[in-house]
Amino acid sequence: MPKDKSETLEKIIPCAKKEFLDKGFERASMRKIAADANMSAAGLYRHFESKEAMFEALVLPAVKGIKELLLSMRDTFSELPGDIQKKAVSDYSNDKFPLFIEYIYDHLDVFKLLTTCADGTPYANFIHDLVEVDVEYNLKFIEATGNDALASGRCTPELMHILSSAFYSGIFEVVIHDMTRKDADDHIERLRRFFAAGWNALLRF
Amino acid sequence: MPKDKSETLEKIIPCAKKEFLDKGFERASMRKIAADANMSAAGLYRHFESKEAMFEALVLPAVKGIKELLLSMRDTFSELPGDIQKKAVSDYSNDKFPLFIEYIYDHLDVFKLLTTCADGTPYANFIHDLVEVDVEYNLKFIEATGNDALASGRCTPELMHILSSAFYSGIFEVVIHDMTRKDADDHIERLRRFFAAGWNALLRF
Amino acid sequence: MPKDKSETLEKIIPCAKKEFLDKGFERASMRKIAADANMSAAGLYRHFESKEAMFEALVLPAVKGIKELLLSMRDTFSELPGDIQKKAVSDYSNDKFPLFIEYIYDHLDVFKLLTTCADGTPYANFIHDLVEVDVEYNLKFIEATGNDALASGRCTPELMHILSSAFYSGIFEVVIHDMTRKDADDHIERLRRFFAAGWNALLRF
Amino acid sequence: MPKDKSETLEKIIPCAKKEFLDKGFERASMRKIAADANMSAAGLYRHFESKEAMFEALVLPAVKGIKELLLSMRDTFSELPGDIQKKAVSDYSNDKFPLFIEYIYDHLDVFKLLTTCADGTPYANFIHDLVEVDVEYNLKFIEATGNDALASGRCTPELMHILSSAFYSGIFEVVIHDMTRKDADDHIERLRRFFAAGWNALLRF
DNA sequence: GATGAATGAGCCTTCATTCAT
DNA sequence: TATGAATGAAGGCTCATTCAT
Repeated sequence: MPKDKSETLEKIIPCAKKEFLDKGFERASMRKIAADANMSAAGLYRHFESKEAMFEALVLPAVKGIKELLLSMRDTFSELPGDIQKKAVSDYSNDKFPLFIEYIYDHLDVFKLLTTCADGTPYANFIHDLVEVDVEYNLKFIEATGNDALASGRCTPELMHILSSAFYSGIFEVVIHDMTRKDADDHIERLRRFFAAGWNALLRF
Repeated sequence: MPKDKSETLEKIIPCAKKEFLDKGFERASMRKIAADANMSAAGLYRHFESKEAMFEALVLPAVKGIKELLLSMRDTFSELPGDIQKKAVSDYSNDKFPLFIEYIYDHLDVFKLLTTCADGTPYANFIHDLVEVDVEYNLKFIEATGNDALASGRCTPELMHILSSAFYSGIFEVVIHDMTRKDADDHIERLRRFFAAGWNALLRF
Repeated sequence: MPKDKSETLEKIIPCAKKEFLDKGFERASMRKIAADANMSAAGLYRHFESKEAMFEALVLPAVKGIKELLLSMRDTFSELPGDIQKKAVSDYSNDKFPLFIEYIYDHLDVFKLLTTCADGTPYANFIHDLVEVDVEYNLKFIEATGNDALASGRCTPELMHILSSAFYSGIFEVVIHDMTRKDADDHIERLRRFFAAGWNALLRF
Repeated sequence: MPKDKSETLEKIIPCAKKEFLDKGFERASMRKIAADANMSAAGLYRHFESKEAMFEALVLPAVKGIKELLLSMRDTFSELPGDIQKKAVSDYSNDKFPLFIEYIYDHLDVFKLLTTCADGTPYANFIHDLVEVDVEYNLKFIEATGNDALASGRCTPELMHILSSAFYSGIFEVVIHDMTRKDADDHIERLRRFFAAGWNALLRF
């Protein structure tokens, strides 16, 4: 009966994912997950403190991962001289952005969990967390480039929040709609170009 | 014991809204709603056939209303000559759009329900429904103006879906974040301009 | 709104019968009966004190009627001289018995109610009540004819109860199985002959 | 808290029987059964999938058992040569019949459940199921012995149904009235003799 | 490490009934 | 006479979780 803990864990995880994906967090059943994993519901609690903790375990690494990626992406960008940043934005170029997408596709099911099945968990607002990071860096960028959009009132932090929110919602549409990686790349590239045009107009480059 | 039905209804509705807003549809409790409204849970069922029906009653008029508004907005726009449509888009002008926002603000709590508390109901995908209408009309517009974006492959229906989805997510940010009406107008106006720039670039006006 | 009481009552009764027949007493719904009768559930209570009372109203006249019929049937028979009674039994003849069947068929739905839908009411044991009357008279008959079946121990009141119970169960089979009146007459006649043979053997005529 | 399953089960079963016996299936309350068994209502569901399943568990073995007994009883009888069958019937002798009664008395409470408390379950018609088996075999018997009762129209399958129904109703009277085993044997023996007389008359042996 | 049994809280809903109108 | 509103009680059942083994 006693088995290798991590082995059992590996049996649980896909079953948990499947159940959360199928029914969403609230309607997901611990019993069902256990049954799918050929074990008792009680056994689940050796591995996870609670249903919430189980969801979190599934999701947290990717949440952290994508945030770090976003942070590093924006950090390296931040450290460039202002005029190079400016140019890069105008050209909607960011070497690291494909990594971002790649990361999402490497954990596609997890991001689906985050985007469509997290209701009732603290991760229901996952996208907004990303947005906040994003906005923060966009503010830094505007400051670094000495752009007058904020000063002139053409732009505000709230607007930036809205724009970021719109952007990431667009990004995660590819997840929600199960696009192939190739299609996703394509669409996201175009989405970025689209937004670059918007930013160029707003920042008056 | 027996009271005026509509009076009771008016007591129930805010309590129901509050509970759904607090906990989301799934976790909301009929008992709690009843208790808040100083009545028995059974009494609720004189006014609504079920929990689902109650949510629907709260939400359906606004769903219909906003869809109709969107439809009429886009219909009247559709009927303009192609070149005027083109110009209007470039100028990000649409007389009726403020009505759209106004409608949202006239039913702010309902749209919050729809945006953040509808999980587990048929209204969970409310935004996507709007998006679908929007995309349909955007396709018509492209056809009507003879634009080559689709033909050239610069744009696809999927991309349009993503863009629309991004746009409406931006719009409903104002709902989620409880912006004042004035701020909302302002931000949405700018959001529209931002998107207009994107579209102009994509459609190469 | 105020109408003729008896008129309303006549509208209620068939609806009540139908509902009890469909679902049995327990599962029958006052609301449904009211709805079928185009009135409110509360209105029902002007006519009947309770669900039980309603069932009773439907059923009591026929219960009384059939009991009286049975009593009178057996009474007149009782009053005949012993040897004539004896002969009549041997010949399985009883002028009044067809009246019994006729009465049942004149209130067929009610007897169906009594036989198959009375669970949960005091009428669940309707047949046994008849049986008790029957046994009582059979005892009288044995005494009147000076038969030695009881004295000899060949027969006992309990056995007579069992036999009567068997007989009436057979009788009410025709009700349960919706036989036509003609078939019923036929079958019951034969059932009586069958039982007469049994009695003849038991009483050693 | 956790106990031996079968131990608990043995505590539940009499409580369930009692409750069903007291109130009938419909009015019986799972909560009450649980309370009587000193456990939570939820705990019941570890042992039975539903109220229906609980009733069935109580009743099914005996239903199967008695049917098998009836079948085997009639089968062995069926295989005898026609003339021996005929004689056996005339003498109302069947070695196995006492086993039938014994079986009933070994599961007396269960047969009470079946006879008087099964309304609302698929077992409400338990007696009629037995009757159908019985009739089937009686038809075989008539055919095997070349009797002319059916051919002459003196008897019909419907009549046989009624007679069987009457017979078994008589049999189960002993259950309903809690007769002692000894009394039951006695009465049923006499009931059989009574019916044998009837059959002899009907079949004109 | 894993289990099966058990729990307590809660779920939505339905019911017969009452009562002010 | 009849109603619509409201109720209290109860219904069966499911859930995440605990705990003795």
